[in-house]
Amino acid sequence: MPKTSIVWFRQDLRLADNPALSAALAEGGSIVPLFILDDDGAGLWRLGGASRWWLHHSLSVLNQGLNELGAPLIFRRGPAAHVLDQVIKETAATSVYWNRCYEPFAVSRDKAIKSELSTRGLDVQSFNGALLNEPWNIQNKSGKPFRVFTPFWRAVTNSLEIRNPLPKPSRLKPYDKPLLSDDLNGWHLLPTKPDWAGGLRETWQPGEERARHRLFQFIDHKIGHYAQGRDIPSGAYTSYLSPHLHWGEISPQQIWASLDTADVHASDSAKFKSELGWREFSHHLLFHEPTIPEGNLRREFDAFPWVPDEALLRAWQRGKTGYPIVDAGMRELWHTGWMHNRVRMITASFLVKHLLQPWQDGARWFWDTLVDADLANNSASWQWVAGCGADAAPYFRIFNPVLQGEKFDPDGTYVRQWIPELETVPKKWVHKPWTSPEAPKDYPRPIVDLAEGRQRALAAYATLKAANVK
DNA sequence: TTTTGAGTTGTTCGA
DNA sequence: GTCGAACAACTCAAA
Repeated sequence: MPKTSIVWFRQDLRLADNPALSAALAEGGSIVPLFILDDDGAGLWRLGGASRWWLHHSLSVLNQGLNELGAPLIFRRGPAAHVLDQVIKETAATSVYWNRCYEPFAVSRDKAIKSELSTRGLDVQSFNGALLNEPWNIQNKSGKPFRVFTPFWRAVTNSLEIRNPLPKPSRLKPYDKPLLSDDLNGWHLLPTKPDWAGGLRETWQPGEERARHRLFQFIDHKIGHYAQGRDIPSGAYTSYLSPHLHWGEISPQQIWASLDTADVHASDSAKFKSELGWREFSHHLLFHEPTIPEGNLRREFDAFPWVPDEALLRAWQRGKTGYPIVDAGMRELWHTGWMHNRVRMITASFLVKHLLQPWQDGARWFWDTLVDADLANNSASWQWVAGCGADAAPYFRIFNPVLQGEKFDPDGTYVRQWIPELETVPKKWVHKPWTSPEAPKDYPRPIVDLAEGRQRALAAYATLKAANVK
């Protein structure tokens, strides 16, 4: 009886350095590559609009690559346990392999599936395909998960053994009978009415090959300026790898290995590696504190006096706050599905501190609009900005959007790129256009006074302090 | 065991 | 214009 292995693809949409795929290949039998759209299982955190767009294209590229290797991707939809069960029956598969995910719902779902299928005698194995370090592998000297980045990253890098990236298979033995597969287009992952994805198409090409291309572009032309250049909002020195990393079109091991063999300054390479470290840290936090997508990691923030306001939230979402660096970022996000890291911090700080909106509202908006929406990174970062997270920004760190704009976008290039209303405003006023003698009429006036907003935020944080003294 | 110092990304104020 | 201090509380690890 010939062996058949199912390789369940999830957030590892690549052929090279794919441990589950390589393990199945080593079995020597037929391979059934499977993707399951299990959209209801994620609950609140079902795929956002931009993520769905990315997923469609990434799957299409992956399927093309698998076809070239001889084994097309099988598309199915429904609860993962049920679908797997069906495919096992149809193919008489004896093994199921996948690379691990770390979202709480995925962890519990996968655990249940693994235990159920193992009981039935199948060979079920999961692999590390997404992280440099598994979250359960590291703890501080009191035996607890780290809560501070620097000691965490020091401990990880000291103990790290990074696997050499695995090769892309040259051929896969397909299952010998045809299998039912959904039509990817029938999943309607792409927006139609209206088709808002034009800006995404201009900006991104999902898929493994493009991810590697981005990596080498970054290493050849950008990383030499990374330490300072990473703060420039136009993105000239950023890697643009985040969505590729989220969907596993490239692995951190592949990035690490490329950095180590490239001719780059150790300081630049270390700086970029530490950004991978923050990604690791976020996953570490989410794994050990699975409630962080919804609840404050520091529980004393449960008493924080947010003032939810639909109109303010909406102005922020649409890039109409009257503060150019904030609005440019929010419009860049809306148009391209991505926002520069520094601008993410500025816009998030503005929403949470100047506007006193709950960080969860911001996190949900980012979740829906980012092509790199990632539950670990998104949750941990919003909590970091709000001050309720691990190793959080101090309460008094309130970004002033005018100063931040003048510091990191001194010529106004970035804000003019996204806010046509500011095209003719001279550099002197471009980050505070309301002070200009010829303030543009079609650009909104500030929705909050910066000094007042700052004082209100400080007062709100002071109530927490007072409440916790008791 | 206890103490001490350091810790991604800032702003304002007063000298 | 520049500079240092002040703006908490907590985690972690080294001393």
